[in-house]
Amino acid sequence: MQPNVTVPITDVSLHHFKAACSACSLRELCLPLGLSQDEMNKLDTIINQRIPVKRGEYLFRAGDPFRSLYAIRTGFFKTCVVSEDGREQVTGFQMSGELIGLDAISTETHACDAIALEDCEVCELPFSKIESLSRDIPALQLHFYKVMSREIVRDQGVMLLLGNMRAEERLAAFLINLSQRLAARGFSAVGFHLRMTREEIGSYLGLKLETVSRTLSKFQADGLITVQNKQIELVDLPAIKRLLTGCQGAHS
Amino acid sequence: MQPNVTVPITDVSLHHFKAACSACSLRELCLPLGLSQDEMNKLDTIINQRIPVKRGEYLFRAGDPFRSLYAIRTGFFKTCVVSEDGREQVTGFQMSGELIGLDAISTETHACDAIALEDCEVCELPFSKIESLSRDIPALQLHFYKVMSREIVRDQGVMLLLGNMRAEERLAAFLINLSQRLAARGFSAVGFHLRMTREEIGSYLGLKLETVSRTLSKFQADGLITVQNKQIELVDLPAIKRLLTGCQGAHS
DNA sequence: CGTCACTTTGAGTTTAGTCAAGCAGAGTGG
DNA sequence: CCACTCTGCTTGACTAAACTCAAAGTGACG
Repeated sequence: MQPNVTVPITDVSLHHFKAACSACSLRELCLPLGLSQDEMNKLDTIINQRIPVKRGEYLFRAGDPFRSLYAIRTGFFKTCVVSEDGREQVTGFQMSGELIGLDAISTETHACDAIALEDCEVCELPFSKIESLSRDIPALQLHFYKVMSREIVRDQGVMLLLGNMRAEERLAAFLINLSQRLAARGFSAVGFHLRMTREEIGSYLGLKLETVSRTLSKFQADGLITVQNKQIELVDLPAIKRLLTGCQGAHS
Repeated sequence: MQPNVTVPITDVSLHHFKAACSACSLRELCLPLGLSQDEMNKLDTIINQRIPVKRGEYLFRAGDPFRSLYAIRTGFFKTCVVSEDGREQVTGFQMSGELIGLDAISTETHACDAIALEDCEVCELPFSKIESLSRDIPALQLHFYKVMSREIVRDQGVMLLLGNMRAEERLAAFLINLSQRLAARGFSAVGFHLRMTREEIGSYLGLKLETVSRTLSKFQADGLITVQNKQIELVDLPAIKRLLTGCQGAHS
C-alpha cells in the first residue's frame, strides 16, 4: 500500500489507453440508453479513458479541488470520510460501472477520500464538459440527475441499516448486496473474493472488526457461508436472505 | 394527525396562493444567485406556489409515482423509509428553503414518505419542466446538480454519525445542526421548539426514544441545555460543541 | 375534565465494544 | 529456501452502552 501517492494523470497515460465509450462493455452501466452515434462521439471526445490507479492509491482526497467525476472501468474502490479525531467512516464500496465524486459538486471540493482497493482503471469525466454536454443531450442530463438520485436512495438504505439493524442483519445485507452487484456484472453470485479488510467492512457497517469476524464465523458455523480468509462462498443464500426479512432492499 | 390523507393539489389552491419566486424571501435558499429577470419569470411560470399541507399529512408516500420536487416555503417535514416489518427510519428533517423528493428521480417512484410535522406550505416544481428549463438556464442546471450533491454530502454525515458516534454525541450533533439551520433562517440559535417526537429523533439518530429522553435529561442535569417538553434552550453551546470535538461538521 | 399520546425514570438484560493473546499468510531479505 | 516481520484475522474474557420492559407522570386537545 502506498497511501500517500495520488495518481498522476499524464497526457501519456490518456493517449496510450484511449478507447471509446461507444465500444465499452460497461456502457449500459455508465451511460443512458438510446444515445445516437453522434452523441456517443461527442461523449468520447470529452472523456479521458482508462486511467490506471494502483492498489492503495488515492483517486482523490477530501479537500481536493473538484474537477472531474470518475467512472470505474475495472477494480474496486472505497470512499470514506474521516473525522478530525481520526475516526474513519467508510461510506461506500464502488465497483465497475459506478461513478464516484458526486459529493464534490456541491462545494467544488471533494468531501471524501476515494482509495483503490485493488489495481483499477477509471475514466475521467471533466465536470465542466459534462455540464455543457448535458445541455445539448437531454438524455445525458436526465441520466446524471438519475445517477445522483440513485446515490441518495442508496444512502437512505445505508441509514436504515445503520439505524435499525443488528450485527447479523447488517452483515447479511452486506453480503447480499455484494452478491447482487457482482452478479449484475457477470460474476458469480455465490462465491467471491472480498477486496476490503474486516476493519473496512466494520467501518461501513458501523461495527468493530472483531464483531465482523465473529459474525462471519457464526454464519460459517451455522452453515450459511464458508469463509477462508477473504474468499467467501454463500452456501445457503435463501437462509441469508431470511435473516433480512422485513428489512427491504436496504442499500442498493 | 391524519396520516392517511395525501394533500390534494387543486387549481383553486394554486391560483389562490400564486406568488412569484422573484418576490420570495427564500429565494437565496432555493434558487441559484444571479438569474436574470427574464429567467426568473420563466421559473415563476412553471412553479405552483404555496400549496398548503396540514400537520400529519403526507406530501407523498413511498411508491407514489414521481412528478414533482417540492420546495418547503414554511413549516417542517420529516422523510422516512419503512421496512417491510414496520421498522421506520427517519432519513431527515426538512425546513423552509429545502427541497424534497430528490430520491424519486432515479426510479420515477418516491422512495420515502414525506410527512408534515406542522402546518406547512410548499411550492411544487414539476420535474419535467425543471428538466427542460435547466437546459435553457445553465445556472439552474448546475444548481440542481449542487442541491443533489449537497444531499449526498449530508447523508454521508449522517452515516458518520450513525456508524461512529455514541448517544450523547449524536444528540449534540442533532441539536447543533438544528440550531445552525434555524439561525440561517433568522430564528434564535439557542432557543427553539422541537417539531418532532422523541421517537422520531431516536429513529433519525439510531436510538430508542428512552435513550433520547435520558440523554436530554442528562444534558439538562449537566447544565448544557434546558428542556421543557419540546422547548429547548441551549444554555452552554460551546460545551455542547465540545462533546462533538473531532466529529467534524457531521450532518449539514 | 377525561382521554390519549408523549415523556420520564427505574431495573434488569442484551448486544456489541474493549482489551488481550495468539495465529495465519504475504511479502522481504538474508 | 527459510526465517522474519507485518498486517490482518480469530477467539476469549470482561465491560460498557444502549435496549427492553414496566410504571407513572405530564400536557394538549376535544
